Amino acid sequence: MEAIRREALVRAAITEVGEVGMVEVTVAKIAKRAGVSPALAHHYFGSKEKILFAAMRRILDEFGSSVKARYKDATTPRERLDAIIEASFGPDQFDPAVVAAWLAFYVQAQRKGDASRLLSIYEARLRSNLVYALRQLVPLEAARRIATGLGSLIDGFYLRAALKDFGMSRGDAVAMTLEYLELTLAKEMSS
Amino acid sequence: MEAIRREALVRAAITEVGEVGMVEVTVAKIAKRAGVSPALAHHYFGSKEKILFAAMRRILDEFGSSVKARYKDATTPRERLDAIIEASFGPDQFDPAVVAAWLAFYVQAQRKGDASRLLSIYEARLRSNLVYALRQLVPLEAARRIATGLGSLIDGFYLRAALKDFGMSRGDAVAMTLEYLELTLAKEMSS
DNA sequence: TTTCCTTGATTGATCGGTCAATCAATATAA
DNA sequence: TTATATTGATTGACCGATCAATCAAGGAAA
Repeated sequence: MEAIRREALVRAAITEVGEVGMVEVTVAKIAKRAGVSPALAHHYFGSKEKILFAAMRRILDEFGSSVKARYKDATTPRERLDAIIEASFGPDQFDPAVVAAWLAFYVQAQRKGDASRLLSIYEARLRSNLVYALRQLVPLEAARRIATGLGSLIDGFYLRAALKDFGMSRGDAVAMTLEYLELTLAKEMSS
Repeated sequence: MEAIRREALVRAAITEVGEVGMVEVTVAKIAKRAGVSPALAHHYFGSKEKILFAAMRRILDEFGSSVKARYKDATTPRERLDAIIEASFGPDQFDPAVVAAWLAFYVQAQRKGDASRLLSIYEARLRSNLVYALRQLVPLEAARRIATGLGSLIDGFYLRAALKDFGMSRGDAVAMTLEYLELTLAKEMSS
């Protein structure tokens, strides 16, 4: 029962943050969406902060799993890069509510110690994967630069997805990111 | 006197939002930073929401002015593109507190009617400038695509700047954005 | 005096968090 | 089987704190 309630509360927290934002999210709203009383939310998580932290970790974990799943079939460096990019814009990650929540947590992570640390770990892992794959195609220096560009571009697309002010599909985002990868790779490999 | 107080309060709001974030910013904190009482803040702005809205407009206005100033000397399409990119990463815009506040407002603008509208106007204007300049170099279709990519890349750099988790300077950001511009332009012009 | 500024004090509302009490289900003992 | 005990799940009521917003009164300048 505890597992069910925790799951429901975490899911509700993600949806609620995505819908009303970090500023106006309350324990009462989360609990109501999860179909329980606010007191129960405190009973299982101890504090509002911990509920939100669990929600953030859930989002990062699911993204991590998504990357890992696609990584399985990848053998060449290029396939690994494609896997990461496609995972970044996977249907699960690109769900509006998830993107909105992700961005809210991202911003929140500027200050809070735990959230900041958690985010850093995942970011470092992602960047490490990118650099590792790129490293086999171009010099380390270039690999790092391209990884930064790729990461920023992906974040930028996410930001615009969160703002909803774009007529862009997941496919477009993937295509443009891949184009960036190809162009920068070609430039580095020809020089 | 009113002008002085409004200016001080708007400045204080930007700094405060950049420092403690949108969640924990209070009228009392803003007023204290501006050196006045909370009541005076309400006296001049009417509500907390309006103070924050004025702060957001200030940031957008200053960015707009920055672009406009650099636009003066630009004659060729390429110069216009450079002007926009350089303005985006101008010292004023890249100040950590300003970036943090900008991001906070950006996220906030997902929901609030007024803020959302204000942001849309500025974004449309910026995009229009980009497309207009690009249009003279490549077909409209390509111009729109490149504008989207450029905008997203710039936003992505901003996001990372706000998160501080980057060892990147303004110069690097400008260089990488210009590189993206050149690569995509070259691709479109050669096809 | 009159007109703005400016503030301290206050209010009403909201929210996070706590706690005692209830309920449901299961285990235990007679 | 039946009665009792135990445990975990769940909640409504409540508290303390915070905050936006209001208001009446003080103070300076013209």
